[in-house]
Amino acid sequence: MPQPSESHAATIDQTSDQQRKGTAAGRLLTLLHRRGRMTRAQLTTESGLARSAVGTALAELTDLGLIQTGQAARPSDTPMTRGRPSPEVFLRPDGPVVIAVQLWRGRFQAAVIGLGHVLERVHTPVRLDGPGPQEALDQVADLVIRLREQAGRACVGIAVATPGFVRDGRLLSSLHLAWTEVPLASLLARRIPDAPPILVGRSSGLAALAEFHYGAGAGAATLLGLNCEHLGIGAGLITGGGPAADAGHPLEAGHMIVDPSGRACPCGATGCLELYADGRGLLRAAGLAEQDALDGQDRVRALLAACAHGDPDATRAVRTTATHLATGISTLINILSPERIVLTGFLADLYRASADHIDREVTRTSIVARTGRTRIVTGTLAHPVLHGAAELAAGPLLGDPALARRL
Amino acid sequence: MPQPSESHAATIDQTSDQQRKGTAAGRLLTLLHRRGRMTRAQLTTESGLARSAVGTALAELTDLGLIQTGQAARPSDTPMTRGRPSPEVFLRPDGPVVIAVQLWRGRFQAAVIGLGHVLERVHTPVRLDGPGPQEALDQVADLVIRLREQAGRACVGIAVATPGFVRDGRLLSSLHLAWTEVPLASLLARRIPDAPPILVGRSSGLAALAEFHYGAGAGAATLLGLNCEHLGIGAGLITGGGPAADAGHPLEAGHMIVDPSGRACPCGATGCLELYADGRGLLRAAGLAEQDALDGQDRVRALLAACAHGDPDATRAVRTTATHLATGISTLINILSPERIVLTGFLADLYRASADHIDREVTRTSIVARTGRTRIVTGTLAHPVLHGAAELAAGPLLGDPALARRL
DNA sequence: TATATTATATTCTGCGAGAGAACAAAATCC
DNA sequence: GGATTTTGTTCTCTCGCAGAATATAATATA
Repeated sequence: MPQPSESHAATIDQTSDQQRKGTAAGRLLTLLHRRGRMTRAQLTTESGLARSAVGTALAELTDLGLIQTGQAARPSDTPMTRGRPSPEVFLRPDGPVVIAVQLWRGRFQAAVIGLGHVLERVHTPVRLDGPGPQEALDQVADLVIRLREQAGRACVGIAVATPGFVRDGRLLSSLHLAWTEVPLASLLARRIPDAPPILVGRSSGLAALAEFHYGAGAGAATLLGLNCEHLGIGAGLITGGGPAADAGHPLEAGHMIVDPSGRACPCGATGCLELYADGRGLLRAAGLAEQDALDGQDRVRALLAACAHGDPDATRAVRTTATHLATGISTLINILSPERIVLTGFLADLYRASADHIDREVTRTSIVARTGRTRIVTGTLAHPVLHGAAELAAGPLLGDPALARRL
Repeated sequence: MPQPSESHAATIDQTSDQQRKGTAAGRLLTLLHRRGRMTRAQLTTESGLARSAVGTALAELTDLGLIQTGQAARPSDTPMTRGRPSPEVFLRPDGPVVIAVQLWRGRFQAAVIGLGHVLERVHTPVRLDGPGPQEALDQVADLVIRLREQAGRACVGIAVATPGFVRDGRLLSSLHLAWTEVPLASLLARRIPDAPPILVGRSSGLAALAEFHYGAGAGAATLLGLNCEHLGIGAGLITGGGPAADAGHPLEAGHMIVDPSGRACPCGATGCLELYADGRGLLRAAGLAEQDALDGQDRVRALLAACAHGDPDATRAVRTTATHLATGISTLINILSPERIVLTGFLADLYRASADHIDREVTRTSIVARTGRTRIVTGTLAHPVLHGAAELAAGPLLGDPALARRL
């Protein structure tokens, strides 16, 4: 009998996580950033590097002022072990920060986030004055500058999360904000004196990234995040330990056409998913109109509460909306087959209200789902989009810690 | 004014193509395989390697019996240049081959393909005797063994292209073949004495790969292939110079749900795209039933011909089918926004019959398409699936030419 | 308390892959 | 025939890390 031949399809990189990219120092910094304080010995095994390499890389990181070494964390950690104790290594609490910004229609929010995804400070959402990007970015820049001063620590990056289709720091189109062709990164850079690198990402993509690293995505090899902040639905795809070719994938999941003979969508198509499965969709299913988005969010909460208390009309509306979501999820699974789907925002609420129904519908209507690999879960982070933006902003530093030298 | 800050989203690897992976020898072998004979000087610039590295790598490849060096190709090539002439390097015509197999419902086909994507020999499609995978694979193995003997050259890999959802050499589900959970690679390995590595891929993914490298995809950074061989529709996504996380993406584009209140699909859902937009869909739109697939293909050809001659009924059917295809394409663009979409098989015929209508519909219904990046084209290869399978089978050797040493 | 044991940190050597400079070779141009 | 140009070859250097050898700091045991 012949030896069992290799039987893998295409390129399967079994490299766990994003380990393989970046320098040794970058990998260790990333480990500390993602997983928190560890002993040197743990870092050695987790990184897969040789002890010698860990030694030099940690020396470099210490030199850069990014990490520090504490006492051997023995007594509390593992009370009875022998051998030379391994000192714990951790990120310096006065290390660099990033500033994360999230845009919605008519509002925005910003946060200062340190390495180690430590939320230092979240600013409460601010109402945008004008409808156009210029006025909005004036306000954003003001807040960013203020937060940066208040932080009193080096700011190594700024990231802006926005709904819509983004490429190379430009917002190409966002129905949601009603902006098109806005070079967000450069407009913001112009307003911020001596700005660090400014990166721009899609809100939903960043939410998926944050849930992948720090939330409900732990351990998944591929993850699809579906996010809805009342209006519109977006997605984010994670493969190979990071965003999947994010530069090119708008993942406008809300504009999947699920009913070509259905309602007209402002995007030009008819029957887009988000007309049926976002917050407005639920209100519409319940026969309610809405005045504005914030008003709508209250009504949605009320509807979900009524459903939880068994109100039949509310339950019917939730079920209808959930069915539409299931249809969208089935199509997405048939195309992408992620190991896990993480629902955030309104979609998480909707799923919690109707999980069995959605699971059943997805299983029934997706042949790929029936291979049993995809698990649907709800997100666990309070601010997935902000944390995702922080991750984006911290990316360059994690890849090459030497950037910290230029403060 | 502050210096213009970097403004790129996420991880943008500007590394052109797949250049960066593999050893120096692998990169050069890949270049020769993809682009054909070149001078050493060209190889140096194209690969980005230093002259010294090219020298040693080419020596290694010559040593392995994979390439050979001809006379300085001066007189014919660039008649009047000065300087030392650069000899041309090319793949040895007696170098290793791969065997590519394509499965359809009830039929299969195989080919011997040399490095440099030279089709040495295509076997005409064979009818499968039994309905089950065991009998089918007996037949496939017989043909592969025969082709391998006839080739008289080292066979470094076998690849099987199949419709359906594939992972790790296993066919997880294929409505099309009506097979589930078939470990194709190992079943085949068991039947072929002393088998080289056997890889399994999705037909549509491989077609996309082949069109990307050798067909209508030249130069595209991201490419989505859509393929239909009369029954069913599949897709393949190329990013970063190769299949995008192919292990995980079934890209069952035919099972996108485009009409939840529509026809029932054997997959369990209702209103799947392929019910409306594959060959059968066209026949149905024309009010025709079909006996079997081969019969149906003739009728499709007749319909398309009638449409070309202006027959109103045929034109109407084609237009209806094309509209459905456009709906599917819009959703795919909204999700993936590939730089290029390459249609192959029946979809290429359908597009040729109705290109303006499809383009117009896609522009109208996809907000992402209106950013103007995606171009829709038809494939140019006669055997995209076979060539894609050959590419898959050659992959390991291209990555590490030293594998040739084990013959 | 002294010694063995264990686990870890540090130092040193080596290696592999490729960059880049220096040099050699083979053509054309004048 | 010599200058010029382009390319191939050889040599040295560096980077980044692996792995072995050695040093260190704790616990376990006598």
